[in-house]
Amino acid sequence: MNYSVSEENYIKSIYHLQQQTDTVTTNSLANELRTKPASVTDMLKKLRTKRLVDYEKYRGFKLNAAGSKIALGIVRRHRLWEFFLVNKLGFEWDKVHDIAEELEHVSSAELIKKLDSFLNFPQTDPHGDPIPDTNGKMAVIKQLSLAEIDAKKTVVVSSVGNQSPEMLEMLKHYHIGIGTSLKINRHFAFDGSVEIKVTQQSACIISGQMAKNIFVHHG
Amino acid sequence: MNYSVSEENYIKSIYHLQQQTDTVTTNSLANELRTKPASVTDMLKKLRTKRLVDYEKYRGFKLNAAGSKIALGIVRRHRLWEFFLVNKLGFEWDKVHDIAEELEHVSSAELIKKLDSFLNFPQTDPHGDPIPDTNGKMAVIKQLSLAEIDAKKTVVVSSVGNQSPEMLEMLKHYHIGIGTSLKINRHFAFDGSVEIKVTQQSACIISGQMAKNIFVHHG
DNA sequence: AATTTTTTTTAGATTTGTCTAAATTAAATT
DNA sequence: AATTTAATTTAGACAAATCTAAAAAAAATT
Ligand SMILES: [Mn+2]
Ligand SMILES: [Mn+2]
Ligand SMILES: [Mn+2]
Ligand SMILES: [Mn+2]
Repeated sequence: MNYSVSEENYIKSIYHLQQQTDTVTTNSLANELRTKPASVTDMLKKLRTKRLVDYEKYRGFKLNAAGSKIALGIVRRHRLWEFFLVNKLGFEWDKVHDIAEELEHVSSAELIKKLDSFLNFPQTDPHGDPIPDTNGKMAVIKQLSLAEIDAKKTVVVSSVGNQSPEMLEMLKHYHIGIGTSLKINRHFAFDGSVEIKVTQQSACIISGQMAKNIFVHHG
Repeated sequence: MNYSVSEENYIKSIYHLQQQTDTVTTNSLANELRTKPASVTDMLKKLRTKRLVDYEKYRGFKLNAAGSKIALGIVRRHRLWEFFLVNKLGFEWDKVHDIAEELEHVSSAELIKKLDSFLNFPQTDPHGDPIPDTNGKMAVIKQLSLAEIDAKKTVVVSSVGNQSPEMLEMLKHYHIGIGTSLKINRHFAFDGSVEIKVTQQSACIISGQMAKNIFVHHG
């Protein structure tokens, strides 16, 4: 079956919201998609008719197995295009989301197959998020944020939680990207700020909010 | 201003039909877009309101300067994507049209600029058609078909007129592509068939219809 | 010039996706 | 437990893009 751009955007947003809370609410989805709750209710009835979501009125909703499979296909296309935009076209990683938001809806399976091969089968996108394979299988990467790791440890940035342009702009300002190696000097109890030392840069302090959104693995 | 996918498809089709006949008819556009004449009339009123076409009812229509500029932008995107699909992703040249038909509507100017640069500023697409530049300027290539060229001459294929999958499939069968060098043995008066000899292949005969759609320059 | 055929437009309906305002249900507070 | 507040759904409207069938205009034929 083939889905409209609008349906695909809803499906993908439900998928992302489910990562945080198992069942999704009408308001949160409306907020995510910058639309109105009434529109969400309308679309959910349609997605239910197409057997992609479990939904009972007033009870919230979630993707079923079929819906999740569709969602992972869209996520796969989105992340492959993001990789292409950064690693082939030379975009900065904070400029690619909106373009990938359009490209992900181009519906040729052959295109994605050949793109994947052209890109040499990348495992993660420019934000460190894993790329699902053709069958919708995706590596689950254990995520530890800078806020949770003990002082004095040296770690490597593997992904970022908040991917708003504002956050990505800030990371760029600090010269922090995926693969950046840094040492945690200390945590401040007052507001959760963290002092870090990036290799070949002087130590600096990032806010608790930033620390919670920078995920790392041991380097 | 920003145009819908549907508006863009209409604009581009009007542009292409204008290459053959200066003013375009409702039926021909409906046929080109595989839609109904009534739908064409509706859309034309909209395009007129947006000041992209000259149109008076029952009088046919054509793009004005503003409309032509939009059209050339779409043609540019289409042909750049076709080049990408063939030369980077490894698609066959008869498989790329429908995919480019979708990709051409992705609306980031920065994307097309970087794609152009990534592809090394190609001048023609995989079918030999010229790619308009950023300002909508396009090289006019003098087109002579195999049907019009004298026997015994050796020529190089530069583009193809009819780009239906059927035609492209046939060219592939004859091992003829853009850049193929061939010698014209003789023209048959009865039905316009042409005997040709492609380098390193035995001589063969192509129909008059094919001959008229294979454009060449002197090699 | 009158008639027939073809082309084009209009009228009215349909589908998709959206909205506002009102009604309903659920959750939180007193 | 009653009341207030918040979340969700329904009702009804609207814009975009399409369609069918009927009407109107233009072109071709007799
Ligand atoms: Mn999208
Ligand atoms: Mn990403
Ligand atoms: Mn198109
Ligand atoms: Mn082409």
